[in-house]
Amino acid sequence: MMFSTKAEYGVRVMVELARRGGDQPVPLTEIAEHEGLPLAYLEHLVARLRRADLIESRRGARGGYLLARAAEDITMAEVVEALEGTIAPIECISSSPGGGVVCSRETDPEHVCTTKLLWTRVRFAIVHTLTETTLADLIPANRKKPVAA
Amino acid sequence: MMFSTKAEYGVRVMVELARRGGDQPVPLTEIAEHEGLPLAYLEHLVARLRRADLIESRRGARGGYLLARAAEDITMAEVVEALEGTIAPIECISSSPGGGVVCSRETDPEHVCTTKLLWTRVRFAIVHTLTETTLADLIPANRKKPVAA
DNA sequence: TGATACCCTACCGGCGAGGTAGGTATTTCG
DNA sequence: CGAAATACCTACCTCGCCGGTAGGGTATCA
Repeated sequence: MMFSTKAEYGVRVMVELARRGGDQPVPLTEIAEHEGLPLAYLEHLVARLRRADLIESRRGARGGYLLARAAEDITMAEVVEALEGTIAPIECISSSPGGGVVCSRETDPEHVCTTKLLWTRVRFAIVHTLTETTLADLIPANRKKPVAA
Repeated sequence: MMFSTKAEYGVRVMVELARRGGDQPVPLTEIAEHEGLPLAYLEHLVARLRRADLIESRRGARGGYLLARAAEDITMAEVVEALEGTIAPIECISSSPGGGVVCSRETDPEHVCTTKLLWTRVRFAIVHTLTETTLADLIPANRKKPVAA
């Protein structure tokens, strides 16, 4: 197993918000009930999504959450990263500030980490697919906004 | 984080066995020392690798482990799966006996799981790269068996 | 026969995932 | 103006499993 339920639940919330995509905020209670997930736990997840500027919130009665952007402009890489933290297949592999890939085991410059190539490839594959998939790709066609003709 | 150190350490062991690729068994103590990893823990991991028929063992003095096949014929998908178990990005997604992808949340046939598409893509990306990469791809060129000329 | 190594089972501590609880702040509605 | 509805925050709890240890077999070689 790889991603926790944070990613699973959080993605569900995002999809649900996209499905109802309007200017009316959707209260979290509705989503929790619809998906059969514990409300109190979802609150933690939406907090992460909000801090990442993926959703907006309206407090008070008739309040709730809305997408911060159009579903087409939200990549699943953003969503998953907001929920799970940095995407890395194993602990020692992460992206450096410079954009490259660093391996924490590679302290000795002379001793190149032989397994780095593998985990780099895996990481790229995951990030690539997550980036190529937008939130709009996940909402059922029958609910999709008809795009001209 | 996604894979545990089981995959990390296990892959290192496999690479080390491939590097020394010969008919002389390599004792685990040497690998543990070379990689700076706890021997007792590695024993658990190699047990998994052996049960998956990826390595062979010679007991007794001058014993150790050898690759069961040529490094070119061992895919990293086999290795990782032996170490970590079934590869699934999240709990509800796994491969069915028929080869397809099943989602455990999809009990109601009328209610299609909207997030299934995403996790299916991610899973495919991971399995694909792991399958395309062989153990031979990870051994440094300078240690590689010179292939004619 | 002793040293070397694989092999098996059992155990354990820490940590994070998954979830609960309770309170506070803010907005709408009657 | 209340009261209901909702977001928001902090603290806490429980349980499984990861990473690792311990200790004893059993096979093989010198």
